[in-house]
Amino acid sequence: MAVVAGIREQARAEHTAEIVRLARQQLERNGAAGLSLRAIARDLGMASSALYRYFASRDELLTRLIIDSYDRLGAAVEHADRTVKRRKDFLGRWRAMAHAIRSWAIANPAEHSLLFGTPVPGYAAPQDTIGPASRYTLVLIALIVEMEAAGHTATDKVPATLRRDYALFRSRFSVPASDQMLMKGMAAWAGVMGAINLEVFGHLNNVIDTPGALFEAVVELHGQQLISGTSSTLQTSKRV
Amino acid sequence: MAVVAGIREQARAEHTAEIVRLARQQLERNGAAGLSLRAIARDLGMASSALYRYFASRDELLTRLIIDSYDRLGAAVEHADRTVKRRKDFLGRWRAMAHAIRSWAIANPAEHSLLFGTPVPGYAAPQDTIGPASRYTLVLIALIVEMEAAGHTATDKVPATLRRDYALFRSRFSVPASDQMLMKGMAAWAGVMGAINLEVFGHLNNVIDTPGALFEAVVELHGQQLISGTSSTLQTSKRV
DNA sequence: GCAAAGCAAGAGCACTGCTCTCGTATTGAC
DNA sequence: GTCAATACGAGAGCAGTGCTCTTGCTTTGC
Repeated sequence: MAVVAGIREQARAEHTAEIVRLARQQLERNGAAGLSLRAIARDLGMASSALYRYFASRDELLTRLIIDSYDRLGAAVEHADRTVKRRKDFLGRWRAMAHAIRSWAIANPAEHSLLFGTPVPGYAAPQDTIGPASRYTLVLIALIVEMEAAGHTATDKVPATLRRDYALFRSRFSVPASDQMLMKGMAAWAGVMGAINLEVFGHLNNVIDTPGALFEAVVELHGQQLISGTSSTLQTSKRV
Repeated sequence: MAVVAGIREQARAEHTAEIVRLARQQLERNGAAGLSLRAIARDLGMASSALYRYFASRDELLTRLIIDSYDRLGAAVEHADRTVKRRKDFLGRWRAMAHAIRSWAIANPAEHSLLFGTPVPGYAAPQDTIGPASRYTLVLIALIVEMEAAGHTATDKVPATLRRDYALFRSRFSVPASDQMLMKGMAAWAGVMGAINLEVFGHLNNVIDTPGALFEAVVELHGQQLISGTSSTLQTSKRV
């Protein structure tokens, strides 16, 4: 990559960025299914065939959007965690990151659906996505690890199959966390994602009208779960 | 509706059923996005335009598939619950219905995605779907109600907003359950759906390889949550 | 300076949902 | 039984999609 970009190189970068920007705009407006290369080309004042110089296929453009979205979500969750000044306030940090996930989903429903909804059929997530995809989960994992380092333990029984999976998980990602904490953490993850999906996908219509009410309860339940069985003095963070 | 169907009436019923059958086949093979009216017409040896005599639009056909799927899921969950002979074995019933939801999802991933994945953009669930959609949840609600009637209580603090929602919920559906039990029940619902979605949508790839392992843990966690704070003697059902 | 490579445009293919028309077959009323 | 009303299937056609190929032009790098 030259320090002084040639005309072509620079134009290419600008065009690519513009395509992604318009694609994201369409995504927000019409959802992933409504993303049309031809419409982007029209907005861009370009022939539709020219787009294929920048993205080999619609799927490749979608992959780019997915990666970007994972990245934004990850940044949002990281930011929320950093916001909590008292790093030992684990309950507060848990609340902060969980709410960050939901807030991002509510603010960007189409992106959320793209990441956590029905996978595009025939579309296998390429290798490039798994890095960004794990970013927001790393924040959760860090919390678990720090909690355990600070003396939080758990005594729950862990099924044999999960123990095998967790052994692999630990070595694969070098995560020094016990089976028990991993289990609680992932259950909390599942609960939060479940509550958000139910809400965003409309399954709470006519059931729970207050936005985020069920989510709130789920966060508190798992927050208590996470800090329970703990070594005394550590619970803090008043209820909101 | 005449007892003896006319030639036309009978043919219409048969054709409609055949269309739905082929549509479901396509749904299973290619997902909701890959459902093509023209392909169905080809399979049927019919002009594509003729299909519009039976379904006014692709969305209407999709709605039919959604309703059918909700109905099948509901039937599966009901059946699983009925399988548990000791009706006071609430933990066993909880496990049975939760596993029924997951098993159905694993066996019918396309249908599951249709129901619980990204809603089709611009597609508002018509009134006809909300009945069937609630069928599987009614089994869970019945469990909660019966548990409470049998003496299970909970003392968890329920946020004010949820209390309002639950008051409405109770009157809307005549469900005699306390805020506390409703909260625990819905948290369990969110956890189970979350774990299933994570698994079916591929978010556990390279994280937890054993199918259903995280789900299992989530079910047990919420099972314990549901029967905890209980009036003594009722816990039963050995761990699987 | 000039060949090589990058790029935009246009035409075209195969596909989609959906509409309209037109002839035919089945109704239900008389 | 006759006959108008209705339901139906087929075909053509519109507007849209992703994607490919060819054809010129412009920028690049030797």
